[in-house]
Amino acid sequence: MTKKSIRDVAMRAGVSVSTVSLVLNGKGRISEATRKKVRDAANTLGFILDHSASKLRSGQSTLFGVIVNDFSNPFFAELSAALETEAFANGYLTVLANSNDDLHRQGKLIEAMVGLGVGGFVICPAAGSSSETFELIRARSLPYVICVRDLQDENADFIGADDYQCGVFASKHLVDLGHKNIAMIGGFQELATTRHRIAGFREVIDSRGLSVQKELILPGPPTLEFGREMAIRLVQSGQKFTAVFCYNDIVAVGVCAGLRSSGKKIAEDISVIGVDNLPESEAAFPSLTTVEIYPRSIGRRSAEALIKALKNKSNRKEKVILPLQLIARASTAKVSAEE
Amino acid sequence: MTKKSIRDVAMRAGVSVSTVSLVLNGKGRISEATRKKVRDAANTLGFILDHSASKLRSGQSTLFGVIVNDFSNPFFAELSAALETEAFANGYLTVLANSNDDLHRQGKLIEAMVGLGVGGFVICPAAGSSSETFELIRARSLPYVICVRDLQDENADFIGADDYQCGVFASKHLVDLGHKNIAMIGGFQELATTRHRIAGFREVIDSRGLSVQKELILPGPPTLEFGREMAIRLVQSGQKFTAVFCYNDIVAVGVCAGLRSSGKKIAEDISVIGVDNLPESEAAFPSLTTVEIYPRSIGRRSAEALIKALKNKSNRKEKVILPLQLIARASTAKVSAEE
DNA sequence: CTGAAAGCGCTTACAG
DNA sequence: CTGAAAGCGCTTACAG
Repeated sequence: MTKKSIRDVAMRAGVSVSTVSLVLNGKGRISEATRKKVRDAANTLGFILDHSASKLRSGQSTLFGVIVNDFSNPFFAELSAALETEAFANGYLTVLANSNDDLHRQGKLIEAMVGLGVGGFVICPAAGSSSETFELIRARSLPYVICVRDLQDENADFIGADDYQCGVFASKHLVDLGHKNIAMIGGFQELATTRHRIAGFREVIDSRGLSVQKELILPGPPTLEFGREMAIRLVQSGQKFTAVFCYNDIVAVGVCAGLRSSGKKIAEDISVIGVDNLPESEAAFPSLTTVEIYPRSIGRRSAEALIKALKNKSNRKEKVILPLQLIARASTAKVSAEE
Repeated sequence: MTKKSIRDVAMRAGVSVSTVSLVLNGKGRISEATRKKVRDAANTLGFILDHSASKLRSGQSTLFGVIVNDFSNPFFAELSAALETEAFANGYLTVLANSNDDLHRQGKLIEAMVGLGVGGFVICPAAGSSSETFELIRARSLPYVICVRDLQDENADFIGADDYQCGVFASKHLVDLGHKNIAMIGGFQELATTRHRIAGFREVIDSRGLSVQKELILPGPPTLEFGREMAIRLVQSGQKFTAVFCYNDIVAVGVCAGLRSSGKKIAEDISVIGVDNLPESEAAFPSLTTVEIYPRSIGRRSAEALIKALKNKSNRKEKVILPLQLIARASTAKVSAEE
């Protein structure tokens, strides 16, 4: 059971190595009898094709390079898991790494993955990335798919959620409940994701003849802690607000904790809405209103796009904006009459 | 900026390819002047070493194969992220895949990763795995580290949490609060993790002169839904219980939801304890008592163990059982007087 | 329908 | 201290 080469298979099957290679790759016109001999020999020997050698000679790779911001974040964890599943189902393995939203680290990762010989990339660009960030990938003529955060890079496919719509859904829901003073908490301002959500939010507010209050827009890290701190600060500031649109469910959990510790009741006093629809969000108390953005779809579609690019070599780039869904639950309610 | 080979570097630096290779790998005794010439040439050309070629010739790989049950599970997401970070900090890239607790899939993944040329493995074995499951890895003389779920495999390092202690901590906490009728919900029975926790639980119960009630031990999938269902069923059954020791925080969230929907108050009526200490658990309402098992430490230590095995070629296998910590919060309370 | 031969980009004894 | 040459395990024109 030590390592076997294509030569060992050839000897056992009584054919040449070329024939073995051809059979293994389903190429050439080999008689069914020979094919069977080769496959049997390969099986009994426990032969496993050496990808390094194959890649070296053919240039073909069955490896995906995937870089996300941080896959311990549930959203990216789901996305990456779905991506990996789809990739493996199609014969690709996935090298997965975190950029930690660090441009330099992202650059090192790309370089290392290129050296490794990945066939292409799926990348959720680190904050601050631009099209030039991916020069090396283009120089090597490798296909790449950008996901989640749109960079308007014409050289890549893009798969992401409709963040503008996300802002629209969340704010419409709140405005329909009578809220006029709505805070937004979390999300890095340099990300298209954040900007698009804010744009959707503005659109709704404006269209209802209300006005967006700058002091209530609080961008920042998408963390529980940031949500908690901002919620506490907002209450202390005495500014009037009756609802909070959070960057994601984790931020929302923090906001709820902060509000509670400040003596506010969720829904009754302040409505809270998140984004992501984490499994826990439905079972939380009170259950969290949120926007489902289907990270698994984004992951799966990204894998599909890369597979397509790897096979077709067509340079038609596609841009997929996936729909999302508002999930209304108990953390949002009609604005209280007292105001 | 197209692909450059070691030959291009050699020509530009005016030396032979052997010298370039030696410099790049920090081997041989090359004069500082030559080293500089080579490094400069490599930099200006944007040279990236071809890992496939290097691996083919030397047999050395800078790739980790990592297989976990499901890295969209927050525990494994944290573990894998820490593993990847530690690996990359040491010059290794990580191929990460989910076994979905499916033995067959795990086997295919191992085969694919061996073919890819990983230098070694970190595996959290799919339910049902045994030492034989990893024959192929041993046949290729690749080092592997087993994490989280102990298989008593002497050919591998093991890094995991002290699950027995976990059972002890949780049950001691509950017993100290006066609970006598304690349910356990979630966790596959075939996993060492589950069995060890139950063993710790039994130990404490027995040592206090109480007795473990079989009907209250409900193993099963570690999911929110399972927690919810079992909680509801338990209340409906009319069996007496005042506390629930959940397999993890996700199950605990489900249990809390189930209890609430059955008219029970958390802590006041029924105490609930989880395991994992997810970020959300502290901010949940009520905040969740749990056992912190430091998944990041497990991930980091697993990477370290594999790096060591890759470098030293020593066959001294180590077994690391990491300590954990009880985090007492609001979801557990003294048993109510009424009983 | 099948085989012999070249070569992908490296590393590594071996000379010198 | 540095170079020429062999070879890792494949794939791919090219013959036949």
